[in-house]
Amino acid sequence: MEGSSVAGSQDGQIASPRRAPSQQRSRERVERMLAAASALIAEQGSDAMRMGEVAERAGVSIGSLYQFFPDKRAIIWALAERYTAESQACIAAALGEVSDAEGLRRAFSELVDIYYGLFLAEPVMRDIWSGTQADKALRELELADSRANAEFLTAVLKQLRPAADPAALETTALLIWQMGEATMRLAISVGRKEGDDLVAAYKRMALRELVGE
Amino acid sequence: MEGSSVAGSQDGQIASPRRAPSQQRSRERVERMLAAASALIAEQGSDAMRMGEVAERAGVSIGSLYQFFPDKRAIIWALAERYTAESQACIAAALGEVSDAEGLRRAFSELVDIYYGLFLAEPVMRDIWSGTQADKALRELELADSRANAEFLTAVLKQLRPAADPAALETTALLIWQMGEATMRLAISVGRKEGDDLVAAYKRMALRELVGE
DNA sequence: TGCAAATGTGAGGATTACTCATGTTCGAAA
DNA sequence: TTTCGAACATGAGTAATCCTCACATTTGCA
Repeated sequence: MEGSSVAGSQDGQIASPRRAPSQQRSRERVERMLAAASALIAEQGSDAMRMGEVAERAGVSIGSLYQFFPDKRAIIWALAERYTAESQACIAAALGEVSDAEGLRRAFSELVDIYYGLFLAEPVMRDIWSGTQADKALRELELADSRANAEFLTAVLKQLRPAADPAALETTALLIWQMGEATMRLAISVGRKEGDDLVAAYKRMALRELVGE
Repeated sequence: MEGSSVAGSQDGQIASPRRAPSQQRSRERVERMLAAASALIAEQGSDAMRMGEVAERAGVSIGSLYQFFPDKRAIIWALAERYTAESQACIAAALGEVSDAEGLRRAFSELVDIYYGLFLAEPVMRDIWSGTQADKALRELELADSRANAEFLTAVLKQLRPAADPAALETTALLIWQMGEATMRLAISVGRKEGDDLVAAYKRMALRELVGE
């Protein structure tokens, strides 16, 4: 953890750290910069976070900010790294000692709850992983589309299972749809070969849920 | 489809259309603007797409561009709308006449393939729904994290199912993990109540896959 | 033909990420 | 203690880019 939080990105690539704080003084200042950025993200989202405002709130000059973080993404990523480390530890703890199916069931169930709790409790984490970063308005429209698309599925499910709770069917349909989109996004970023496998696996899982075993 | 593609967003809200093209001349120009934007997004991604370049390539002035699209997001969204309409139609066609479980199985399976094909074939669609828009470098780091997190799950699965194909287990673990993150992102945007239901439904589905029925 | 509305223009305003020339402080070697 | 290079700090200025607006032109129509 020694000044390793200055990794940044540039032009689609990860840039080397501009400078690692080696003196006590600068370490404290970098801490203040991160705290300021964190607060601003929590208040307004990372998109609306202005570098000048971060510097001002941290009580440093804009130049100092760029001395340690090569660009805006770097400071956001440095924050993300902290949460990542935190959640990695939590995953390792939950799944580390599983040895049978029942243990997995318990551990996984607990893990999801904890993770969900983290998402709900940490506005910064929420923002970084899913917030304004990707355009709030567009996200809402995407959600509306997903709902519209899922409705076709809902209709079919309601027809096939008239006895089931309609609200539950809607939830299932939306979830399956959203998972499908997530799978395809993932499939694209991992490349064709592995992507095809992922889509096939998704199809299996979704069908199991939709039409039973 | 009559000049309905000028909806845009501003400051987190959907803005009313600036102006709908009513004359033949302007309809053609708007068409050219959209084509130029589409080409640029396909070449460089929507992030790198510059409004000035769109105008230049469409052979219109920057002012004309802003006459019909209130801001940059509006033109991106107008393009997204086209693909949305296209895929909606395709969903309706696939799921419209399903009446039994076997029909659903076939229709859903086919639908996933078509949708996946659309994603693969349309660079613009790919970009808009998952491309540079959300920061390529960050996405790759997220993917690396997801893989790292999924590894814990993979390890457990390999232990519980020593006979299974390791590569398939890795795929399953990555998929389940990614779906979990997608579910939580979704859960956050739909609000607490429905979000809880979605997470619970995800847990059920994931566990079914992980530890069987 | 005349005129109001629709359309078209592009220089320039406004914002904001980021740079750089210059000054200051620190740590340690002499 | 002095000295000196490296680390640290500064903030006015640069560059890039979204978007506006005052004004010119074209179109449809009474």
